[in-house]
Amino acid sequence: MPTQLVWFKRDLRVADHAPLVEAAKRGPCLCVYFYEPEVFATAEFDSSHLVFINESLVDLREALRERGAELVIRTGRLPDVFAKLHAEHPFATVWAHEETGQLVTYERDKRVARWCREQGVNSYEAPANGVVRRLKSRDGWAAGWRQRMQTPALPALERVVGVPGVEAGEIRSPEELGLPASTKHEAQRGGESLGRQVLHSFLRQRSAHYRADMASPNEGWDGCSRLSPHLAYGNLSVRQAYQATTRRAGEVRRLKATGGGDAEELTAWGESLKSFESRLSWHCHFIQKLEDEPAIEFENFNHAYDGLRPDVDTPANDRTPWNAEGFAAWCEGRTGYPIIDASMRCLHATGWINFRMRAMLASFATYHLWLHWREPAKYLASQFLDYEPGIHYSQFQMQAGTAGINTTRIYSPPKQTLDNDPEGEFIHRWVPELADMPPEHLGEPWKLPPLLQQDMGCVIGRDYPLPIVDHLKAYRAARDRMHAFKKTDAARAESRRVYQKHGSRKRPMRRGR
DNA sequence: AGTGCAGTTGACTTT
DNA sequence: TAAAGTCAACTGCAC
Repeated sequence: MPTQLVWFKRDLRVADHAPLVEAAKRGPCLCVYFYEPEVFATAEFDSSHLVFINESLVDLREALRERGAELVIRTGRLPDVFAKLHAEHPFATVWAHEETGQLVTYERDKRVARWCREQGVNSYEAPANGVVRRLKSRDGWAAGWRQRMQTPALPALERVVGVPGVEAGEIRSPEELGLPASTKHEAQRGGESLGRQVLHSFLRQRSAHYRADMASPNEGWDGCSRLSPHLAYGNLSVRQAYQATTRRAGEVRRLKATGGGDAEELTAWGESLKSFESRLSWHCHFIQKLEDEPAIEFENFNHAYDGLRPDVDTPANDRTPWNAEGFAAWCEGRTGYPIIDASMRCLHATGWINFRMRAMLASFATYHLWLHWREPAKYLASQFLDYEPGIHYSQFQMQAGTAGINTTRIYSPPKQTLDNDPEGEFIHRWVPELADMPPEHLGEPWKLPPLLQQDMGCVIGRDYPLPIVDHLKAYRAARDRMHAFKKTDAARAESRRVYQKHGSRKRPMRRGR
């Protein structure tokens, strides 16, 4: 039987892996992962991502070896490395998952497809999640998603026949690949086995108060699923997560029906699981936007918003210049707003922060600092261990208001402090300068008389920065600009088009007049 | 004891 | 997945 190539990308697992299953039916499998320098060279990439990938590769290699095959690792540009491998070990078909990624991987996939055509090598791509390739219309998308999620996940094969005499290739650290060492010393660790453990602990225990806990950077640490990096690198499929969630929801329902626990508690638990399930759907919903419109990596969804804000080397249409100092302060976590700086510094160390704080960071960069979303988005992509291109760019643009189909959401850092870190635990941990300041002052510490600041061990402007913008002034300016702009005919017309193409159909579409 | 008033709360609207 | 602004009702207190 002819050799089959299984190309592992962001699907680093053996369970629910259609390409592996299909390939294994047809012949010995050459299972390969490629380190791609052109991906490492993107602004979105960070060495912490590679560390997570490597941990996943260790696990994947072991899983494949247990089954009788090797995980082959190569480094280089595609399809060159493909060609070299093919020369040594000719393969008949390339089996992979569809990937909805940045332009760099989209172009690479097209080069590989062309190479396959030219070489007479077959290629086959399976859907990776609920995203539909070559989608014609958003109508009926949710039903299609559900159907795909309810198709039974594929169990891991017991045996995979490998190809003898292939040099395995080493798992290489960032340093060995000529990259800086990762500085995220408290990052989540990767791997299919760990991903399954995280899923299990979430569904069994941690999800009990998911809905109530997720907004807080404190409770969210354990109360959120923490599956995001595992989903981003495919240690788990969305389908596996979905099916485990609905199974667990069934158990919780039965437990409640049979009086097997506190009824109120079990009701809340059921609602939390439902809420998580809908987030799994949103996961694919947002990736679908990048799949349908790859340009949103670089350009506004809604082109009427072009030039509204200054970009790194292009002033805004109204000549507002790029705020380089503001951008640097935001990146480095020294804006003078403790909740903003704590969130950014938490990201620096761990690569994770809950959704609400992410939205707040994006809001601060694009509204308070009035920056085009592109540079902030690239920076946060590098800081998110769970960076998922489709979710990232869709969400960032939604938050920046450049899709023009959602209400403008400008977060107030002081209010978020009060609402989500009332005891100041989070800020005290990540902004140690303020460790001795009582929580009630952490929203706006500069308002405290200097003598009291001194008593509390932190003089604002000396030990911790003064706020780089005035919240209320910046809020009003941004709000008014957005609002005035939203009213223009060009913005409205474009919004209709964007909604038509990308809007969720949860609520019936508004009739255009 | 009722009145006036500053300050608070909450629903609703606007941006 | 927002928050400010507005307005009216309410509260507590002084006189």
